[in-house]
Amino acid sequence: MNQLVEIKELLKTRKLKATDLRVEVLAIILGFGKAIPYQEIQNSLQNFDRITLYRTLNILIERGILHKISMENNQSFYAMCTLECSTMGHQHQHVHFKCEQCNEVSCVETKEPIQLAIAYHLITDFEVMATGLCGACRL
Amino acid sequence: MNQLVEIKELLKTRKLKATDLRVEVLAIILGFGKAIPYQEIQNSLQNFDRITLYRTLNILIERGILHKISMENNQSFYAMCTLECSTMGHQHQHVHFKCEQCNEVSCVETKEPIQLAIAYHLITDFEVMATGLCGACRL
DNA sequence: TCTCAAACGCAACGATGTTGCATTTATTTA
DNA sequence: TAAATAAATGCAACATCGTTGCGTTTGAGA
Ligand SMILES: [Mn+2]
Ligand SMILES: [Mn+2]
Ligand SMILES: [Zn+2]
Ligand SMILES: [Zn+2]
Repeated sequence: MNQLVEIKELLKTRKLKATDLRVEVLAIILGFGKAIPYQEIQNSLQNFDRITLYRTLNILIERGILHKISMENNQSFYAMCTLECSTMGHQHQHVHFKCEQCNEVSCVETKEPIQLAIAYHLITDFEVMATGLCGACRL
Repeated sequence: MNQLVEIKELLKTRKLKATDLRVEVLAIILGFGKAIPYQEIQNSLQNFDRITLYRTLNILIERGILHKISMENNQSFYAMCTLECSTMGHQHQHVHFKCEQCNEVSCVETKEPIQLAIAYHLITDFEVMATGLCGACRL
């Protein structure tokens, strides 16, 4: 089963029409592998409507297909969700890592689950953005 | 020693002129207590130039007086730095917490230092954004 | 008070977010 | 396969914020 069919099936399970832009965007993101900058998505599309792309990304996030990563400089990255995410919500355990050398952003697992406690506060969720050197750049 | 004098002294230690806007902005942020949304800064100023405010916030960050917090929706918050921060750089150990009830964002200390390790990666820095209920809203 | 680097204020441009609405289309159903 | 329709698109329109250049103003030390 090729990627195109897989993408269309994924959209169907989330009750979304398989429109051209949605399929294209998902193919681009899947092909990119790591987290993709918003700009990179735009650059990879030939003809597209900015507003439609905006709504496309939003609904893909809403349905648990993508998640968005906001960087410190307010740049946005997008990445595929894992199987645990669905229309009901997102369930991410991983952290986001930005390599200072190659500037790639990726979703990575930690060696140990992160323990986080704050006095008097009830923590329901948290996300971690780490920076440093990725495996390739560290060599 | 009143706040105004303190602000001017702080600016002096960082080799910055004590201009009206800088003093006003710092007074606003100090008065707000918790992390302040960018909009709130604008709303608290009567007459101001947008570009000057932009450069003001940037240089206050650059000199280790403020730090910026980028929220998931790309909204920016600003908060005072701690004493460890200087012109040489920022040294933050704390995490950022957003209360889902009152929507306040604040800098808080964790009960235990956070341990973070990722296979094959070298982590030089990381930041944590937690959500949940703050002490006041939890009661 | 004088001096001048620093900071300001404005123009100008660009990127992205967001909503409304008329038109088009993907998918279901007859 | 054609019809029906909810969903999605495309465009206008508006807003916020980021960013740079440049001539003018000003804070702070001499
Ligand atoms: Mn991720
Ligand atoms: Mn902080
Ligand atoms: Zn790298
Ligand atoms: Zn609260």
